[in-house]
Amino acid sequence: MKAASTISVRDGHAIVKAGEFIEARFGAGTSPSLAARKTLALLIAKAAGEAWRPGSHIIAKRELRGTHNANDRIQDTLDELMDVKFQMPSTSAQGRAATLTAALLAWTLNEHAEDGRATVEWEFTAPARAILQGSDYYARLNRAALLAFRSKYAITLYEMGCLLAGRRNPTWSGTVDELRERLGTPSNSMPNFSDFRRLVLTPGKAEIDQLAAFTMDWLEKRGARGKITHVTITFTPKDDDATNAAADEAERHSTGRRSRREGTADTMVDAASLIAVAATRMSVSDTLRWPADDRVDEFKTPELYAIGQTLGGGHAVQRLADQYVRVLKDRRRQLVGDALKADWTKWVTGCSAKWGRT
DNA sequence: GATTCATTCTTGCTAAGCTA
DNA sequence: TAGCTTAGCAAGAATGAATC
Repeated sequence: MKAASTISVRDGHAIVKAGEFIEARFGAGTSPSLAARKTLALLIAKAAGEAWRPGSHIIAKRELRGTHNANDRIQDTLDELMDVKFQMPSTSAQGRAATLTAALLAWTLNEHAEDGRATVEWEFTAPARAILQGSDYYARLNRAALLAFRSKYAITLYEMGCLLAGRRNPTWSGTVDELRERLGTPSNSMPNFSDFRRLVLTPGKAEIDQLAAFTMDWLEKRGARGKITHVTITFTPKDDDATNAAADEAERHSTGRRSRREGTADTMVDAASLIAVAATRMSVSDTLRWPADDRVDEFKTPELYAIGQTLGGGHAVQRLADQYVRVLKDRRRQLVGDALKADWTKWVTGCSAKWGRT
């Protein structure tokens, strides 16, 4: 543990995590949030070579809150981590195969102060310390890349990749249920593999291919009735240029990262311009159709729908519709103002004619 | 081999909530 | 506030097993 953590202390860009923790499954019913997964990695990195010792560790709140400028979410994340349990193969006192289930954190102490010196104190549980002490294989995670991920499942896939990418056989194979347990996917969500692929594997691959020093691919194996039963994930190391590009991207601001990944930054500007032009063509009578709850459905024109489909399907349509509503609201205010101004001018003109005054 | 039926997948969409 | 992720729903398509 000491030898492994020396790496992270030396360069400051790496987080060293015991292989057992990466290969452990999350306890039944637990699916840590994105913030919780990042915070856990930071706590392990902070404890470094002393993590296995009994006793507390301390980290400054400013190190935990990331780019968010307040500490208001730290307590919620700590509460969530207190409920996180991990499971791994073990043996019972009788020497028989068993499953070990244990919590990670024994307790946390969150200072009420909000200044720059405010800290969080915590202690790992005895089972967690035993794993850290006895582990002889580790994954070296890139701190910037880890903090840049936006999908909670991408983080766990990235940790798996860091553990496997340098090996002779950098693959993980297992059933769909085993993969769901490894990633901490709630058992009652995404019952169809198509949803699991669309919301877990595809976004995870997109982020890993952009931010990690390796790429991710997977193969699906079908069983009876065409149902997908097994998955094999392969993590392939990138060459030097691609690795440097990934490191640069991880250091850049997150704004525009998805656009850079998908190459859609320019088309979004054009779409917004088209919406603004379409909105200015509204008549006064159009504003009378404005629904009380501002729902966009009645304003989803075929042109808007076509633009959204071109840019990326349902989500793009929704974003454009939201933008369309904002433009329409501005247009409505302008139209109402113009109508009032016209009425006022007409009334004043009538008064002048009637009473002979200006 | 054709048909029926049940299951699963694909696609499109919406809503809630989180983050910068 | 805008952009995004996560999650769920619905309709239709695709697939495989059972039956005739």
